[in-house]
Amino acid sequence: MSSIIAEIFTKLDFSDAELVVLESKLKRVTLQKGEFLLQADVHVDQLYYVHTGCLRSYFSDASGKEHILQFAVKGWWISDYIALFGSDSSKAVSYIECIQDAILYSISKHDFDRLCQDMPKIAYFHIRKMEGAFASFQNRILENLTLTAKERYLNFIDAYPSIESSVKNYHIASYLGITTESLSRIRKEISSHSV
Amino acid sequence: MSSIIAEIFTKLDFSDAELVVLESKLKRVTLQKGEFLLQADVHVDQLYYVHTGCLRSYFSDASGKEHILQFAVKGWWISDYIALFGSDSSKAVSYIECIQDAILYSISKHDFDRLCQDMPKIAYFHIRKMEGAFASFQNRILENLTLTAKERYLNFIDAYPSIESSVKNYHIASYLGITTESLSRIRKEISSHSV
DNA sequence: CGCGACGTTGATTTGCCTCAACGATTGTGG
DNA sequence: CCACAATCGTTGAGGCAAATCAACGTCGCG
Repeated sequence: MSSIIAEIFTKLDFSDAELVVLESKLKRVTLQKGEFLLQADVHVDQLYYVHTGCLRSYFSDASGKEHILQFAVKGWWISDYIALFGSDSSKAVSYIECIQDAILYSISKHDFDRLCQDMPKIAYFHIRKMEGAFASFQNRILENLTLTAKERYLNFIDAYPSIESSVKNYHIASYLGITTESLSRIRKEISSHSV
Repeated sequence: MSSIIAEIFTKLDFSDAELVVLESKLKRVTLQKGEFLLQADVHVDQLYYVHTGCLRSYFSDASGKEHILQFAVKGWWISDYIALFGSDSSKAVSYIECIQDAILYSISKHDFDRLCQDMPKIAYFHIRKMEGAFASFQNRILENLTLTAKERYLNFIDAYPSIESSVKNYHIASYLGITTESLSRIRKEISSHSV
């Protein structure tokens, strides 16, 4: 199993003793398409690393409409970060659904915090990851504020071609904050231009 | 000056030797209303802690319209995180303007990284801060996806009363991603309801 | 084959924008 | 201390992007 440690903590070297500790904290989780990793209102205390497959996290608003926060494919971490990192509560506000059969590795927030304290390497690794994600989030907010739906779609298929090809259009629409009908019209417009 | 260390790194205790190191890395910066801390395309390598005053970071789009990413008041950190934490470049994509006379303390990203490596307390502190900010950003994305302009405005004045009272309405509009005219109409509607 | 899931298309509505004009408030120089 | 300009907020008219509502193709699969 230590090969998965090498995959998750890319470029970090560990002693045998450290590997034992790390492996003891990680749990393998398999999910099939359609299964849920998390539902709104449940207690959240785990982080999940995606080894294979694809998941989506989404929020269901007052009128029942779904809004996708994040897709996760190989190499990504996913959880309900508002519950896990926020100060208000640890109840999930979102759902996480498997949209392609997946193998995940989970670790509890509590264990992860301990690893960060006991192994500086892990702390720096986490800081790097968080900083990168931070920049990405700023970017997404910026795009939501400045770009039209069409531009956001073009950016999306450019930035995440691997996701675009593996999820349904209505999921992409939901991620972009538009309806499937609007996305359909945008796609039509784009294809007619490029002929 | 060590009182400012206590303010910035809330609840952390340091030895005298550590205080000397920390103080040597922090630079005091004073800004007057209207002055810029950062402009697009300049090289970014500093983080800024806000001791007093108020600043805004904004992005200027192709048509010259401004979009506010963040306000910062006492206790907040501000910088161009896309440039500082992103992988693409270290050139600023945004502007940071002082909108109320301010006293800041700056530290370079490079020095801060060293502090994180040399002093686990700082690393841990940074992780906590990042995680909290992470949750906030998810929340903002969620609000942008799910709420109407009116709801976002109500949330804003609820979540940031201290900011609401110290910035101009057109700044709030820009933060919410709407025009000043729209905000004006929303305010009108709200006040007529509450009479 | 027939059903359900998915995507597309059309008609209409709506929330917010744009452009334009006009009060209210604040600051500054005579 | 007033006059004036600049800044800021409000209001109105018209327009547009995307939502809503509804119907219809198309594809895969039991």
